[in-house]
Amino acid sequence: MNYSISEENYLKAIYLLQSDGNLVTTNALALELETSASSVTDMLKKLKQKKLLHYQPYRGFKLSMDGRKVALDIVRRHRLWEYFLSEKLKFKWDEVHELAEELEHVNNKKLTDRLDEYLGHPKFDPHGDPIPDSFGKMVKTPLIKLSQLTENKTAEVYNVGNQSTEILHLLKHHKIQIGTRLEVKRIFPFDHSMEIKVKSLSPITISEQLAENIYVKIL
Amino acid sequence: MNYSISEENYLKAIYLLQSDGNLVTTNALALELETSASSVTDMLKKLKQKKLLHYQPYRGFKLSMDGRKVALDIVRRHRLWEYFLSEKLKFKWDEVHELAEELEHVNNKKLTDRLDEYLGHPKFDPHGDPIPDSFGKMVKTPLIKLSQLTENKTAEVYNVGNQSTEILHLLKHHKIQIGTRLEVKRIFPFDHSMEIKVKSLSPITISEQLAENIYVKIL
DNA sequence: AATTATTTTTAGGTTTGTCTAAAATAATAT
DNA sequence: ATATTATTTTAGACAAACCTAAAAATAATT
Ligand SMILES: [Mn+2]
Ligand SMILES: [Mn+2]
Ligand SMILES: [Mn+2]
Ligand SMILES: [Mn+2]
Repeated sequence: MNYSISEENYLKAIYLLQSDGNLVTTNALALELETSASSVTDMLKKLKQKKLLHYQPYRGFKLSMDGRKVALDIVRRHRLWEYFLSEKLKFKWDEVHELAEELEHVNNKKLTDRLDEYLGHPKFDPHGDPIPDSFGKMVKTPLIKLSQLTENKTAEVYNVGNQSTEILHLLKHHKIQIGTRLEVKRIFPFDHSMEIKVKSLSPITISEQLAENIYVKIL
Repeated sequence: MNYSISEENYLKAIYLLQSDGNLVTTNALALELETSASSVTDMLKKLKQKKLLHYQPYRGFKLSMDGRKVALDIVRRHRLWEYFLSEKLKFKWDEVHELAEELEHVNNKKLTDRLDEYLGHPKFDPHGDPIPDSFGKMVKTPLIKLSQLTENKTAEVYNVGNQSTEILHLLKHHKIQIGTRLEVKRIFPFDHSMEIKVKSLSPITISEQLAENIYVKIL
């Protein structure tokens, strides 16, 4: 019923990695959590024993129903705190993740629900990710990657598929954030880089790698 | 520069126990932290090595200047979160301590300062304890124990010298809280119990033990 | 001052979460 | 099909924070 900070970090990371339902690998999780593969294996055994995980040695793993429920609650707390930090304490959207990474581990249902209420039951965190409600339900928006757009399409930025400070700094430099409207001007076949126009600024060119990590809604 | 949750809990407990500057004993700290005396000794060695403590084996201990500084910062975070929970999330004053006990360990100067600012730089937490500012400074009010009052004196409750849920529940039952005005009607020499009148309610009798733990300002 | 009681420390273990290096298994290439 | 490479697990260790039981130091009594 109550999990350690480490267990919680593992559960959340597995949830995020498996998003589309496929199995997660030991190495992928080790990379995500910046730890060794052997540490991951140790934890997998423990989480399996607690029935939070479906895990066959060497074959990969994914969360059980129970594990998913726990993970969704951690994600809920994480994103609510991010919203609080951004909305109430005026932190920039690239500063909130690191702090929420700690606040998420204060596990108290009444606190979470009161915070949710105080914030007005927000549906999205500052990065555009949906916030699960107390039943684990959340809205899903039909988002596509910026890299999937064709020339002359206009779209609004809704989400970023990667929370590293590196990408957030790059986005800041390009003056791209959640809610930004942009127009695809050209796509260069050689490296699939894109020329885009953000608001009334002069056009900029972004890499395919970056476009792969920006989720938008077509306007 | 960065301490574990356990180290922080020890530092804060030592700070609170030594309040008036005298040495703290191993057993007193073990009692406060609900742990064994041998565990306390282990931690004392570590904190001494980190120069946060003045400690002579068998003789007792107290915080060094550095240790006091760290402890004050933890106390600051604890009391700011208590204020937040009480003021913004509408928690009752007997519910906030337990939650703040966890939130206090999220150690980030910018977060603490932003929270302080967001709350309007409050001077007292919901239990009437002063909140240190970012330099560790706090106001000190000239409070006396309710048990020190004489008959027919009127006073206002400012603080409770004990954060146990037991005392908070008893106070709730007697309808006594921070800010309550009360009048001492009679003091019974046999057991030093006190008859007091709270607002316009009919008089009640409280034990000496309780009166020892209620701090008031004479009106 | 000697004995007894209390307090504190030490000795030796346990659990959790981590690590490196070696062994086992699976995937890929020849 | 075998050999090579990559991935994953196991083996064995370590640090942090806790424990109980025994020993040592201090304090209180007689
Ligand atoms: Mn975390
Ligand atoms: Mn987020
Ligand atoms: Mn605490
Ligand atoms: Mn308090």
